[in-house]
Amino acid sequence: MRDRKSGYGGCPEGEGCPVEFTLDVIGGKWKGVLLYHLIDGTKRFNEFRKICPSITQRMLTLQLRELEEDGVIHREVYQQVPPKVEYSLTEFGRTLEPIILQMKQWGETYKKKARSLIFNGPGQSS
Amino acid sequence: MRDRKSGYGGCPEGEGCPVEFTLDVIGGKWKGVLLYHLIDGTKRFNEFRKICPSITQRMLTLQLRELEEDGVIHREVYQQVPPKVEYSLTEFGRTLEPIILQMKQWGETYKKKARSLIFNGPGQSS
DNA sequence: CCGCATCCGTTTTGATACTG
DNA sequence: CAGTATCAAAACGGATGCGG
Repeated sequence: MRDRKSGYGGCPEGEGCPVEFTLDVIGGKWKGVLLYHLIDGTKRFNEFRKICPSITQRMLTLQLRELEEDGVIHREVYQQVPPKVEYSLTEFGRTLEPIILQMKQWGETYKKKARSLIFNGPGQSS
Repeated sequence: MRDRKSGYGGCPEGEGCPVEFTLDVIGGKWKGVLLYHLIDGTKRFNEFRKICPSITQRMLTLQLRELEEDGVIHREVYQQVPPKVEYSLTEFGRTLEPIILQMKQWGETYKKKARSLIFNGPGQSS
């Protein structure tokens, strides 16, 4: 996933699945979620932990690093006695907003439906 | 990822990040790509392998199984002497098309830009 | 206290070979 | 053709410890 820059695996070179490229940026285990929460404003490290308690510090650090590496988020370090690091979307990162928001909308719409589908079945009436 | 049905990790229950839900469906390592290629028609197992050579049979099987389990694709098995299995989007799966297509469009738009950013740097005038 | 790196056990992914 | 089995590698989760 990190070696994206050294050739895409999925499709013949020169082509390269656009979807693969996009998923490499937002498809990481938590990246989409982190980006989603960055849409409505700057966040600190521990804020993410509060919002998404099941992310480990380790993964949070790694995912944020990768997002930073990809140029979609900015990492502002305040050299203070109580350390403070703020993460925000870059210009480039904002171009992902439509996708993230659409994913949010789809999730909202189909989470309930999916549950009823999964648990009750689509055409499972008697 | 598979135990999605038994509680979301990211957010407090009752809430549940919609984005997380969506990414659970399309965010798997190859799921988005597979779905993307299913948009323009039914595909057979080996067709996927040709389109995305770097997917191993193992992962292809696993990812397709999960997509099937999530109800977004349909697996049609033809009981023939040369086995034949066709994968296609379900009704539910088609609801993901807008997202996939938007990811495709974003990828197309920014793949080149990202490359120039990554390889040449933002302010590196030729 | 906040952010992050390291060690270790568990889970996921990859590579290869084999089967109906 | 469409998978399955097996083993090795990498990613991930949890706990701990360090620097500021």
